[in-house]
Amino acid sequence: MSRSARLLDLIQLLRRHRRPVSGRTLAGEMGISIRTLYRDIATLQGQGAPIEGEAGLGYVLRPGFMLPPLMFTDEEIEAIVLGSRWVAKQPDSRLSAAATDALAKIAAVLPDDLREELDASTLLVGPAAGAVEGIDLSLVRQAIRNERKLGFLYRDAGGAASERMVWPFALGFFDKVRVVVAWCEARQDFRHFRADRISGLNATDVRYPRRRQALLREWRTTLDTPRSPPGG
Amino acid sequence: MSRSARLLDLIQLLRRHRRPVSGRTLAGEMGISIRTLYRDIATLQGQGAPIEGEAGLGYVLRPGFMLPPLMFTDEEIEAIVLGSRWVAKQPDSRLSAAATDALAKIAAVLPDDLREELDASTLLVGPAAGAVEGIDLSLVRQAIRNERKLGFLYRDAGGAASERMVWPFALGFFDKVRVVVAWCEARQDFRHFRADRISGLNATDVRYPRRRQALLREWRTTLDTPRSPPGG
DNA sequence: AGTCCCACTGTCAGATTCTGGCAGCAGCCG
DNA sequence: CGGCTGCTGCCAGAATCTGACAGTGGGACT
Repeated sequence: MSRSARLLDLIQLLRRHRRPVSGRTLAGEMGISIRTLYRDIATLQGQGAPIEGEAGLGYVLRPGFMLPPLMFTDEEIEAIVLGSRWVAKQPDSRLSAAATDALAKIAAVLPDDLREELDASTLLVGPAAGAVEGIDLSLVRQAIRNERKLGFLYRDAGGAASERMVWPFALGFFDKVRVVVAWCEARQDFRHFRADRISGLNATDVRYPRRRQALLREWRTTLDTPRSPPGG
Repeated sequence: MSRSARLLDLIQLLRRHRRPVSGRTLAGEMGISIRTLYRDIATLQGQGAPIEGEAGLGYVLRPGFMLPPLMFTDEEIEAIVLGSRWVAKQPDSRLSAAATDALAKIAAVLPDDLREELDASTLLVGPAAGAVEGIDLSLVRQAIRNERKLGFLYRDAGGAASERMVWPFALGFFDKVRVVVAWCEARQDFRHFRADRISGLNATDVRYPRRRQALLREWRTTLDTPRSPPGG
């Protein structure tokens, strides 16, 4: 096995462990010596991998995605840049910053001429139109990722307000509004909540009893009836 | 210099040449032997780089972007996925396909669990609203990339139609419309053309006499007056 | 046809790099 | 303190890479 392949294997191995793992264990599972493992870890860290080692504990990989060398066509990179620019204009400030960071990371590793081409890319995105939410959408995304219950006050189309406790599992981006898709505990059914009508967001630590992907799948089947599907 | 670094250098070296280059020349510029160059080329091809060699001619790199190993945070990859999904819903069919392809390429190199997470990603994009153009936007993007003149029939807001020959250098994506930004030969000034009002597109082979990036820069300065800037 | 240039492959000795084991230092914990 | 761990320097053997040579086959030009 070549060294570069082994480095990718090591990343994946680290990903599988959530608790800190000792270098000795990792070396054992990889079939290499501890000394080599330390060298590999150092190499990966040098490539930007967020691996943290602490004496007496072991190694942890902060969550993230490691992409191996990848080749994109002109149009594919145009699509990625345009898409990231669109995200960067969205009102969700953390996601917007993440899109900007991702573009900066890509630009950082490009040779000068390509970076210039990327910076001066000719696909532009207009300013995000539509309502601005009063809530922090990053809290909603976090609740979705961690499968936590979410409480809030909802003002429906008629103007009536109600307290809700929901299991959020998706976030829809439409032209003008963001929509939280969730299982509503009170109604015992799937519900869509326009983000601009949500207030008093309460991101709880309570895990909801279903898997996010299962909820998503189930919700999709309910869309086969001719309601307009937000798609994915 | 490590081998992996040399491989990236080789890619960049190939990028700088537009005409086919002989292996002997490349080896000379890299400071390595021809034999090693052949081995490096083979390695790069194995990693997916579109390098083509033909006996009697030399090597050519089909245009594209080679990204070295890269680390993204959860939120950054969420942003890229969401953005690409948005692009995939745009009416420009080629760009849309490119976005889908880019996501597929990323998914292909991910370990199973991450790929599943990406597929079942919970940020959804609503259907693209707004007018559908009758023209092929990929022709416009191609004209922009290659700095070619573009002819078409334009029907302005008042309904009056006119023949135009323009130097396109940017494409703006707004909520409902796509806008071609170009230098208009008839008006001798920058003009914006809504794509849904363009018909009879004529993508010429005539290169226009200015650099696209210079036009873009110049156009941006005209936006410092308080017109609303489409931004970038 | 003949010639030149070129991509591409096999082989092999020498240069280079990688690897594993050892020793040693420092930080954390019970 | 002792046990566990991360981390570094060192060095000999293993593995890999490199350069040189020889040879094959394809395309282009004369």
